[in-house]
Amino acid sequence: MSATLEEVAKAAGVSVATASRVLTQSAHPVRAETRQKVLRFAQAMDYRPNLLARSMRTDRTHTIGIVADNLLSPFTPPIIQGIQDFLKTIDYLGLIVNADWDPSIEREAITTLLSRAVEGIIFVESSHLAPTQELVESQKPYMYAHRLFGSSVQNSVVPDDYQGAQLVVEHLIRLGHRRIAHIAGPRGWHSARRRVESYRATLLQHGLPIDPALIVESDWMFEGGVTAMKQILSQPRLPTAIFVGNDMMALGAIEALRTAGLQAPKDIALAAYDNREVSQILHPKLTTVSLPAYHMGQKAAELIWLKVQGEVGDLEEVKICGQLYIRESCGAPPALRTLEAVDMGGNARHRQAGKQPQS
Amino acid sequence: MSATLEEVAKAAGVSVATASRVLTQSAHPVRAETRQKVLRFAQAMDYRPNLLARSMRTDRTHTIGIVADNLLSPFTPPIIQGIQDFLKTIDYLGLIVNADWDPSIEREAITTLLSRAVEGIIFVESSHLAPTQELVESQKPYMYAHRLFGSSVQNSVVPDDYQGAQLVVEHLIRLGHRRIAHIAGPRGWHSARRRVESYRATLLQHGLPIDPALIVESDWMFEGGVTAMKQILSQPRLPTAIFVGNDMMALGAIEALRTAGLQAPKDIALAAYDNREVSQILHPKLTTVSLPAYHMGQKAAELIWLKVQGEVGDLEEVKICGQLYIRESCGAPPALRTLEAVDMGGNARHRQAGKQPQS
DNA sequence: GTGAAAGCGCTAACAG
DNA sequence: CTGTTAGCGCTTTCAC
Repeated sequence: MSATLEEVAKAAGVSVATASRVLTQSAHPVRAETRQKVLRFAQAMDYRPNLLARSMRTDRTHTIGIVADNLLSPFTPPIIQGIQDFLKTIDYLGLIVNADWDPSIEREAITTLLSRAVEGIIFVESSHLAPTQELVESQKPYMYAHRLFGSSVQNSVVPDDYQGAQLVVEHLIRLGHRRIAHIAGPRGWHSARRRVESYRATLLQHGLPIDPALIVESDWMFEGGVTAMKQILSQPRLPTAIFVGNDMMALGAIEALRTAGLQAPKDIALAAYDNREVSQILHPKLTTVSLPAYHMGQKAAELIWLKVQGEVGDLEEVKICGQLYIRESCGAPPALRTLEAVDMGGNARHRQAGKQPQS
Repeated sequence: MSATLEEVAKAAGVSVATASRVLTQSAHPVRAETRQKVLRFAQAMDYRPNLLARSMRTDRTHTIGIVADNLLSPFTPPIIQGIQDFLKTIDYLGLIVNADWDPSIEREAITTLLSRAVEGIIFVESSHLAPTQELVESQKPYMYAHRLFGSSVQNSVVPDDYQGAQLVVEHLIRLGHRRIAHIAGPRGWHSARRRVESYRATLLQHGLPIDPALIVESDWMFEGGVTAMKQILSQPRLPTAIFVGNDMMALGAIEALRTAGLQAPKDIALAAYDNREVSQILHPKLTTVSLPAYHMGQKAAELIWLKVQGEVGDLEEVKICGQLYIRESCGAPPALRTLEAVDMGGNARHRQAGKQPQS
C-alpha cells in the first residue's frame, strides 16, 4: 500500500487537516510554503488517496453504475465507450454489470450497485419498463441509453429513427429515384415502425406515391433480408432503389440481388441503417445512416451528471440523429461520398466501431 | 439511503456486533433465535450493507480492475464478458477503465484503480511490455488477457495460435487437399508468425511440400485479403485450398475470387481464423477456428482470483485453443458441419458474439 | 452468546 | 493560516 495521509502529514510536520487541504485542492487557505512542503512529501512518499475512505466521508463515490443487458450486442460497447469518455472528463468511473436480459439479475445488479454507493445508474439497451422499487427509493438518478422496444419513455436517450430514415430516403430521392422500396424491421420494434413512418412521410413530402407492394416487413437479420429482397424482385415493376431498415438485412438483400444476377448499385440502388462496422468494409460499401451509439452514450452520461448535481429532474426522451454515410451501394457519384478518415487506432471515438485490425 | 447496520441492530434490540455477525454469515456463534430476529428486521428495513465501509475494515473491495486498451476492438467485449462472468461467481465486480493505447493514460488508469483499492488488475489486449512501477510496488496481482504483439510473457492468457492453425490445416488436408496456400498476417505480429509456423509444420507432418509461392503476407484487413488473393490467383498452378490468417482477409479473398469469376468453395476451398460474427452470416459461411476470447477472459479472471487468494505466484503464459467451426467455405459435406445452436438471446456465452438482432 | 469499543483513512466543522 | 477532533458504516478483537 502507498502512504496514508497521516504518514505524509507527519513526515511534512503538519496536521492531517492541513495535508488534506492541500492534497484535495480545498478552497481553505494554506500558506504557500506549507503547501509546497506537503506536496513534496506526498510526491516523495507516493501518496495515493484512499478513495474508499474519502467516499465514506464525502458521500460521493465518483462512480456511475452501468447496467448492460448484453455486452456483446453491437451497440453496447460504443455506448459504454461514450459513457466512459464523458465520465472521464468529470473524473468519474463507470461500474459495469451485466444483466443478461434477466429481470432478476437486473434487480440484483441494482442492489449491488447501490451497495457500492454509485451516484446514479445508466441502463444500456435495457428492455424493462420501469426502474425497480429499490432504485426509486434510493432516490438516485438513472437514465436509459438506447432503450429497446416500447415507446417513448422519460429519462432516456434514443436514436432519432424518424430523422435518420428521412436522411436516407431524401438522399435516394436526390439521386433521382422515384420508385423506392423499403425492407422494414419487425413491426414489434418501435424503431422499425418509426423508420417506416418516416419513409412514407418523406415520399409523400416529395410528391411520390406509396406502393404498398414495395414495403416488405422482415426480421432485422441477414436471411430475412435475402427473403425480403426476393419478394421485391418478384414484383412486375421493380423499384430503382431500396431503403433497407438495417445493415444486416441490406447485406442479405445484396446477396439476393447477386443470386438473381443483379448488382447494387448498378441495377438497384441500396441504402441502409446502422452503420455497422462491416458496412464500411464489404463491397459494395453500404450507404447507411449511423445509429449514433457513441453519442448516445455520451449524452446519457452528460444528462445523468446534470441530475447527480441536482440541476435537473426527470427528463423527456432525448433523440440523437445519426449521420448519413454516403458510400457505394447507393450509386452516388464519388464526389458526393462521405469523406472517411482511415484511422488505425482506436481513437476515432465518433465512429461506431474501432478499426483496429485484429487477431 | 437504506438503513444502516446500527439502525437494524437497534430495531432488533441487539448490538451492532451481533447484527454484523449474522448479516455477514460470520463463523462466530449467534443464537438461532437472535439470528432470526436480526434477519427479519434487516429484511423489513431493506438493509443493504455499505460495501465501502465494509471494505475499509476488511481491506477487501471485491473488485478487480480491468484496463482495456480499446473497448471497441472485436475481442475486447467477449473477453470482458468472460472476466465478468467469472467474477460474478465469486461475487466480485470488474471496474473497467480505458487506456486508448496510450501508455500515460494507462499509468493513470492504474493509479485510479489502485486508489479504489482493486484487489488485482487484468489488462485486456494490452500491448505494453511490463507493469508500471506503481503496480509492481503495490504488490497487487495482475494478468494479461490477449496481450498483443511481442512474445510469450508471464501472467498472460493468450490464444493457442499454433494449435488453432493446426486444426484448420488438418481439416483442409482431411478434406483431400494437397496444395494449400496461406495468406498470413503481418510478420510483426506474434500470432501471425505462429500461424505460419503451424501451417508449415502441419503440412510437413502430413508429408506435403511447402511451396513458398503459396504463402503471401498481408495485413489482417479486407483489402489486404483481396490483394493477397489476387497474387495467389496469378500463380501458374493454383492451390485447391487456402488457409487465411483471419476472417477479415478471408472475406477479401472471397471477394477477389468472385471478381475473378471463381467461387469458394467450388473452385477453391477456404478456411480462416477468428470466428468473427460475420463469418457465421455471409455466404459462403466461413469455416474458421475461433479466437476463444470469452474463455480467455474467464481464464484470466480465474487465475487472478487464485493470485488474490495468494495461492499462486507468477504464472507462465497460458494458451487457450479455439474451436474449429466447419461451415461452408471449406466445401466440407454438410454432415461434417459444426452444429450451431441458433440462439437469439445474449446467453450463448461460449460464443464470440451475441446474435441479438439489432437496431 | 453477546456487547463495548477501537479503528480503517479521510474530510470538515470548529477552535484557536 | 493551522490543528484537534468527530465520525462516515462497518468488522473484529477483547472482555464479560
